[in-house]
Formats: sequence, structure tokens, C-alpha cells
Amino acid sequence: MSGKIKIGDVSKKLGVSQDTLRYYEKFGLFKTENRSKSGFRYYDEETIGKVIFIRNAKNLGFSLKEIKSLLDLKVDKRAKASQVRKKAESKLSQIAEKKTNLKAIEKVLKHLIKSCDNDDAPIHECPILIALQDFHLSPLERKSLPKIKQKTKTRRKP
Amino acid sequence: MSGKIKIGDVSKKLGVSQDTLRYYEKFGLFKTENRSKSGFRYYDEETIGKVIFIRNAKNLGFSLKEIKSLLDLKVDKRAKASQVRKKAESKLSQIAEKKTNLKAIEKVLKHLIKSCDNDDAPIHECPILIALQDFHLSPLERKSLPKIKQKTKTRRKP
DNA sequence: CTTGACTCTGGAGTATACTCCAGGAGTTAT
DNA sequence: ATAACTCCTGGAGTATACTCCAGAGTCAAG
Repeated sequence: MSGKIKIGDVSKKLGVSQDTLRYYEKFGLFKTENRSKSGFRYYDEETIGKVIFIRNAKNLGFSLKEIKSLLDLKVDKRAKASQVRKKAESKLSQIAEKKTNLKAIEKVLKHLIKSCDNDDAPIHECPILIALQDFHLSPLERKSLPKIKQKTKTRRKP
Repeated sequence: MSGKIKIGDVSKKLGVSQDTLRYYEKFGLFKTENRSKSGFRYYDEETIGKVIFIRNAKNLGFSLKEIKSLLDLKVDKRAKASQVRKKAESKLSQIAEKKTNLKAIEKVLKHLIKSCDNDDAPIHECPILIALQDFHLSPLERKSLPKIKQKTKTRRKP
């Protein structure tokens, strides 16, 4: 084995597939400059550290793009800890928002399920299906509604 | 207007873009058999009902595929209400699982943010970044780790 | 040295749910 | 009739994060 840590070793140790590791590298999350003459990647401790970092950040809900900016910040001498904290706070509020949304969904779903008491009722009497037909259901995710900015009118002139 | 409800009307009323409506149709969620001789879609009440249904179900977290099966069930004479209830229950547990996951993330993030008390600390002292480097961070989403079934070994023979 | 195990690159494919566009044509209000 | 508007189809593109593969070369153990 000669001490050189190859991609397969990293993959097994960290639970990240080789393809994914190469993908992360192509994405720009790290580099593997250390190569065998034929091109085999040798992972040094620092790079392995980055992979761990990526895995952890991903588990916290950060996208690869966000992780990239976190890693960039990490090596920026002029950066302050507060910049990282702000990113974490922003992520936290995104998470909180999602949670709120899920709670609302959960509530509606529970309500619907409770309304469905007679298992043998024919489908056309299914209270859930009937409720889903209601124009006024779900006061949730209102934000997703007023999107339609489609420019049927505003087609740029030819 | 002559009483015919066209795609633009549905789009405006329900807050679903025309492209999306056509996409839903192509996806098989409904049909618009009623067409002008040149092919303009005329939406009848039933179809509009389906669009409302889709929108509501989507807001509850159902995928288009799941919605399709719900709509199929809806017209299945032999189906029972219990089948719908089961789908709702299954969705509910998915939602609950997501919520649990988000809660765990939230907890870790809050913890990290709290640990970052000194805003002006240089980046290399950032407690968040340091924690993210830790191999043992995040006991969350354990399920996402043991995936790697990559078959480097098990390459089928040529 | 042989051989099985491992790695490389580049590119296509997957999943989800749209969104955007070109080119052409039908519809409606005046 | 004619301008202004609306719609059609087919297909490509977007975003995210991989996953899979072919074809070929390399590494390490015995």
C-alpha cells in the first residue's frame, strides 16, 4: 500500500463513492494535485479533511455551492468568523421555514386522515379525495402560488 | 369569450402556468379532449377540478407520480377509501421523518451558532468551521451514509 | 512477470418538475 | 378586415447531485 491514500481508501473510510469524490473535485470543492505518474489520485490529510467537511456540511443541509463558499471562506485570511456564523444563521432560518411548512402539511394531513373513518366506503365518498378537490384547501405554501410570471403578453418583439 | 374556458383563463384563476398545465397533461394527470378545431384546449369543470386537486396534493407534498395514482384511484369503481387513507398515512410518515431530520439539523446548527461567540475572530479560529472538520459530527441522516454500493469489484465480465 | 484489483477520463443518463423558445397558426375585439 | 392577442407542438434547457459506463491504462502482491 506504500502509504499513499488512494480514492478507494477514502471512499471506504468516509462512505463517499469514488464517483462522488471525483464529482466533488470537478465541482471545485478541492483539488488532488498529488498524483501518481499515471494519474492516480493520492489524498493527503488536508484533502481528506475537506471531504469530511463536505460530508458534514451536506448533512446540515448545505448545498455543494454553499459548501464551496464556506471552503473558500476558510482559506481567506481576511475573513472573520462572523461571516461563517451568518451563513449558519441563514441556513438555520431556511431549516426553520421548512419545518414550519412541514408542520402545516402534517396538520392538514392528520386532519384529513382523521376525517376518513369509514374504511370500506366507496372511493367516491372518500373524504380525503373530496377535500383535495376543494379550491380553498391548504393555506400552506402560499408563496408558491403567485409565481406565474409567464410572459404570454410580454413576448419580446421580433 | 363565448363561454369556452381556455388555458390562459385556468392559468390565471388557479395560479398555474400554461406550460405547467400542458406539462401536467403530458404527464398524464388529465386530458383535454375538448379542443377548438385548431387545437386550443377548452377546459371543462371536471378538468379544472383535477387541476385544483393536483395543486392541493402538491401543496401537501405529493409528487406528480403519487398524484397520478391518487387520481387513478379516484375513478376506480372498486377502490375503497382506505386505500387513499393509506397513501395519506404514508405521506404523513414521510413528512414526520423529514421533520425529525430537520429538527436534528436545527439542533446542531443552533449549537454551532452558539459556539461562535467572537465575531471578530479570524477565520481559522472559527468554531463552526472547526466543528465541520470533525469526523464525528452529525449523528444525523445516518441513513444517507451506507449507500455506496459502487461495484468497482463487481464489474460484470466482458 | 503475471494477473487480479484498482484507477483514469469523458460523457451520457437519472430523477423531479418545470421553464423557455421557435415557428406557425387560430381567435377576438373593433 | 385587421391588429392585437392567445394558443399550439416539439424539443431543448435548468437546477441539483450524483451514478453508470466504456475503453484503457496502472499498481501491488505473489
